[in-house]
Amino acid sequence: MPRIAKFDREKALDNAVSLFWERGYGGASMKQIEQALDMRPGSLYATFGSKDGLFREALDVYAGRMARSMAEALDDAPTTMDGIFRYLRSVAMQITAPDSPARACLVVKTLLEVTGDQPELRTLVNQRLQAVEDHLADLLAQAHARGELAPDVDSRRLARLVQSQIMGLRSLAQRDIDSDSIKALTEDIITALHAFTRRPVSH
Amino acid sequence: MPRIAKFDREKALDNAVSLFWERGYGGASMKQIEQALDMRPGSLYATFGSKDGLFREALDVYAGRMARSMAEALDDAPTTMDGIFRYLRSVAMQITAPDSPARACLVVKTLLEVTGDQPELRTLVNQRLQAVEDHLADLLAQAHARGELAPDVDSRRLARLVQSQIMGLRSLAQRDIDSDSIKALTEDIITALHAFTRRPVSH
DNA sequence: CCTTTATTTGAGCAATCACTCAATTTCAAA
DNA sequence: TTTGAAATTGAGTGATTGCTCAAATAAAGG
Repeated sequence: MPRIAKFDREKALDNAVSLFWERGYGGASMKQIEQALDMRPGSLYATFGSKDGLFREALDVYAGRMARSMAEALDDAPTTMDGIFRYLRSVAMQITAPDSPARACLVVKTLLEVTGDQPELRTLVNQRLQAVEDHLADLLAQAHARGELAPDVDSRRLARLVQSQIMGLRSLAQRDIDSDSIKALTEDIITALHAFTRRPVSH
Repeated sequence: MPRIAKFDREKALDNAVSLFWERGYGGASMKQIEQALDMRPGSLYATFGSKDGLFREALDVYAGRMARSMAEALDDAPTTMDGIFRYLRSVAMQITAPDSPARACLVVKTLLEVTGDQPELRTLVNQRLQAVEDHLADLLAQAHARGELAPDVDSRRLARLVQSQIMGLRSLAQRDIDSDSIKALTEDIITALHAFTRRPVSH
């Protein structure tokens, strides 16, 4: 009996991700959202509740993409550390693609944008970043157990270092800078991280 | 004959830096600016021209502080690389201070906030970051000439790596995270950067 | 004490903000 | 074809945005 929803929820969310990623939460107005999703305010609010609700769902989609991309890099890698380095290179590939809405990470953009008067959004972003840290810490603990890391390495500390590397890489990439420099930077980051991998024994 | 301006321009700008640093450019409304600077709109616009003009001056003040802080760290350091590491530790000290408006860098926050429809602001921020890169490249070229770096190091590439380290450190520090972890991260970054310093000769 | 002139004030501007809701449209079951 | 209910529309809500400007104020010279 009822009328069936005709619009494509997934596609709408993809467009929301692109817009928020490019312009940030506060920088994207409802007018622009209506245009990007090709939806009128009534439908928007019936579907997503509020701008905040839409942003949360968009953040979910974005985080899912990141997680999938990382899982892929780790899947076909000989060692865990190789997988992490492979992921860093895939990040460099993704952000230098010509149609990327932004080079910086949407989660980090949000982290730097939100203040004390949006406590729920702040908490949400912190949870997402904590989850990434936790996942990296697990991976690095595995790597440590397999002897891929120097014996005295703290996997949780190293996880935060790796996260800071990704943040730094993608934030610097937001500068007006050419792709070659970004790729060189990625290699330098990997070189730097080798300070924590097991070095070939000297004798 | 004329009435003398009574308000303190420097103090007003300091307050503007604090507000913009905490809330970002778009996140700080003129109402909040009026309150923070204790000035009425007429005086504000007579003095700074526009919100944009005020922000530019605030960014100048902020960049000046950063440059001074870096110069201090380099002044009383035995070598250039030691000076850079000393600066990283001083950054960690500053951002873990309890009254810092934000831990992330105002320039980076602005870099991630501004989009294509604020081209002048975007250009300004890029110029500031380019100037920092240039300064770092000079310092690292000095360090290279003094034999502090591995022979095959490209000082400009390394400058961008160092800049990305600062961005990453301060962005990660914006997370809900304790000061000890930030200090540990700083030490890990310094350890990682040692991959590019001249290593003690093996034999 | 006046006059002069720069400074400061704050009510209020048009535009935009996120959002609402009564009216309309659309589709599937009857 | 009729009917019922969900989906969609878009004009319009009050609040807030960055900003203006005529009027009030204050300080130094005459």
